[in-house]
Parts: sequence; structure tokens; C-alpha cells
Amino acid sequence: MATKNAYCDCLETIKPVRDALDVISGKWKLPIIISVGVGNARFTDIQDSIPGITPKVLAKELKELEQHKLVKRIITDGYPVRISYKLEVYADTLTPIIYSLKDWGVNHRKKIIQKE
Amino acid sequence: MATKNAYCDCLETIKPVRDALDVISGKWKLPIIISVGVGNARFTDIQDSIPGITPKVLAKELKELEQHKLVKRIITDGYPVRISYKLEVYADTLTPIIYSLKDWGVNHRKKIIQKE
DNA sequence: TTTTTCACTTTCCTTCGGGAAAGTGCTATA
DNA sequence: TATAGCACTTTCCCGAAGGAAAGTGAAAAA
Repeated sequence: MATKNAYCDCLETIKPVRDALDVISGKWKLPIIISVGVGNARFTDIQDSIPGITPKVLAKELKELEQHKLVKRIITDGYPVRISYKLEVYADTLTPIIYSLKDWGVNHRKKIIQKE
Repeated sequence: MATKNAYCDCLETIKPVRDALDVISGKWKLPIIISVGVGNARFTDIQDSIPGITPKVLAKELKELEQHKLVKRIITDGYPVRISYKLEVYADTLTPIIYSLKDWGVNHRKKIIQKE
């Protein structure tokens, strides 16, 4: 009985975790969400706030985040047309994930430094 | 003032999140940890519990998880030498991440189904 | 008039993740 | 004796991720 349950619980957890990973995994998506969430709204500001990201990658990732309804692109008409990025309300649902990853990362770094 | 803080908070969050992503991102690492955590200890049991994984990928990912001290490989001598996998205690620290991803994934699927 | 800024795009190239399929050396089972 | 299972390894291959560097078109600033 315990054997069967093990297999079941396993898939019940793996499936939604994989759904989540499909949307937010990768090197850049969460860093971009964090940066935009904290107030960086302009392309170059976001770029400057994330060490190592190139404009090509940033443009591509922003498009994907738009498609997933996590970020919105706002065009403000004017003599220079201004473009800014904001988080959709839906992106707030990622907060628990971001904080659990942050806490784990802080702790993991401590563990690594201790050992080596 | 708020402007400067935005930039600072941003890096303070991005850095540990990226440390965490370096260890656990990718398609297979968390599914493997979930499967082993639930009691699957043999190579083929783990393989069978994760839809789509190939033995090559499973072997590679298990090695990386060993190196990160998240999984241990146990060799039991005997006439057929038995190999089993278990989670290190340290892997328990991933539980909050796994549950926040699971919850988000469940909810996300609901959202997608509603819309389409 | 020249330079700079903004928000990207384009091109080229390398690396990495990962799939398919077969093989391996051993043992257990029929 | 032949087949199946276990725990992988090996080979080949492909597409996506992602880096470097330059370009682009408009407008603002010097």
C-alpha cells in the first residue's frame, strides 16, 4: 500500500512542479521579474540591474514573460515614444517562490563557504 | 532614496536566487529529488516514476545531485551488488521551494484552462 | 553639426541540454 | 541454454540557449 502511494504522490507533485518550471526556469526569467518588480521599468535600467545580461537575451525573455502574462509592456506616446515594463498582478503569485529560492540561496552560499 | 534602494534590493535578491537556480534549475533535478524523496531508491524505479527521462540523462543528473550533496548513492555488497539512492538530509531544505512551485503550478494550470 | 541615448535587432558562433537507440557485463529466472 | 532484468554507458545527433559585437533609426543634448 505504501508502495503504490509513493508512486502516486510522486507524479502528483512532479507534474505541477514541471508546469511551473516550464514557465520560470532558465537563467534570466526570475532575475528579470525581480528587477521589474523592484521598480526598474526602462529597458536599459533592467539591463544595467542584471549583471551579465545582453540586450538580445533581455528582449527575448521580456517577450516570453509578456506571453505568459507576467510582465506588461507599456508604450507612452510622445515625441520620444517611451516604453516601460511593469509586472502584471499575476506576477505577485511568484513571490513565495522567489523568497523560498532567495532564502535557500543565502543559506546554500553559507554552507559552501563553510566547507571550502 | 527610494531609487537607490530599488537597485540595491534588486541585487540582494537576484544574487542568491541565481545561486539557487544554478543548483536546481533544469528540467529534471527537482523531479528526481521528488521521486527519490518519496521512496524510489532503485535506478529503474526512479526512471519509471519520471515520464520521459532517459537513462543517460538520469545517470548524469544523479551524479550532479551527488556532487551538490543532495543525493547519496549507496552500494550494498552481495551477489548481485545492489545500488540505491537516498536523499541527503540537506535535501530537506528544498521542501519549501518544491511546495511553492507545486502550489504555483497547480494554480497556473487552473488559470490556463479557464482562459482557453 | 556631432555626439549620445534609447530600445532594441541582426549576425555569427559556440556550448549545453537532451533525445534515440544500441551496447555492456553481470546475475537471475525459465 | 536462452531470455530477462539491472544499472548503467556509448554513440550520434539536433535544437535551443546564450555570448560578442555591430548596426539601426529616431530624437535629444552639447
